[in-house]
Amino acid sequence: MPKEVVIVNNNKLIKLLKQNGLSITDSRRKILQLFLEQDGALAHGDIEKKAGEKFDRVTVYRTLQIFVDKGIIHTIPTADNSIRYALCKDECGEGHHHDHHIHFVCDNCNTTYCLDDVVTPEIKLPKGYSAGHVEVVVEGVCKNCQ
Amino acid sequence: MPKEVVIVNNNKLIKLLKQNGLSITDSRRKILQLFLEQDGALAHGDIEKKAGEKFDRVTVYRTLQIFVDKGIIHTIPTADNSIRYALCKDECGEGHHHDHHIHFVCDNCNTTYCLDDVVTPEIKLPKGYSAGHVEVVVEGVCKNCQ
DNA sequence: TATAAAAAAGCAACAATGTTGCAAAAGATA
DNA sequence: TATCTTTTGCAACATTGTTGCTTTTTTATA
Repeated sequence: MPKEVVIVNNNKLIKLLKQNGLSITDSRRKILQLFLEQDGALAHGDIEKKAGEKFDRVTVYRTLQIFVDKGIIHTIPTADNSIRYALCKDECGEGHHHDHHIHFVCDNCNTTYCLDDVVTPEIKLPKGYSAGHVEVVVEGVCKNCQ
Repeated sequence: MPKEVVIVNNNKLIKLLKQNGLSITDSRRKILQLFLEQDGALAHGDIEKKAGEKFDRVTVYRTLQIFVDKGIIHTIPTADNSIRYALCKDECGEGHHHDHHIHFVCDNCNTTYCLDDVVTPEIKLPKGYSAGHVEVVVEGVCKNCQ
């Protein structure tokens, strides 16, 4: 029985899934592939458009959820009620995300980038507050839209 | 005809609405009052629960939208797809928000605070990117939950 | 490789959230 | 108070997200 979905980068994909104790299914390969061949982040809607013709909407939700749980992707907060997702670096794992980079959203093309080389700054909080994770989102014009 | 909605701080409310060229209506007074008597930020859902018994859902949406447009409140991005709203400082106005403070979300009580005294840090971006607004959200434990 | 057990996907139904057009009501103005 | 303008509420709809259950696929094992 021939596979219906053509997968590039098959080895990397499968390795990444296996590393995280996930079974190899078409939807997981397809959705992970989208992230691997993508520079910026993806909103749920993007993924549903690109992968959803082949997979049920519920499957996309569950797949993204499990990828976040396993530390394969992370979420990026936005001001427009549409969570973006992007691949995590290798240090992330189940139960603990280590994303200390900042995020950049382009005003023009609306692409969201992980700026992996820009670390989140130290924030001095008022007395009584203790900091956990710090999330920085910069909005501006990206390298392709200048 | 007696007013049904009891409004505290009536003068301040009305002044704020008039300053922004808005007509004085029950729903605007009620929703603005919620923000004035509130320490943290409010999600749309919160507002709908507190004000929505008296006002239509659509009215709440439209009122929040117009408050944002006029620079009376601003939005705070979160990672859980629920935009929070908080009062702006005086410098904000129609078409230009000037919120350089950071936001804090408590892990425990889930309250969102505007830390008005903590300014957003300078972020050095990679070549090719130009920064507009910088949004910082710190997640941790707040003063009331330590 | 065939089979059984476990995991995931698909489906249907539903809940919550957000949007639009239009008629009715309330507010502003003279 | 009368009139014009703005806002509200309603209804209908679109989109987004969730849940339970059955079928299919994957994995483990003989």
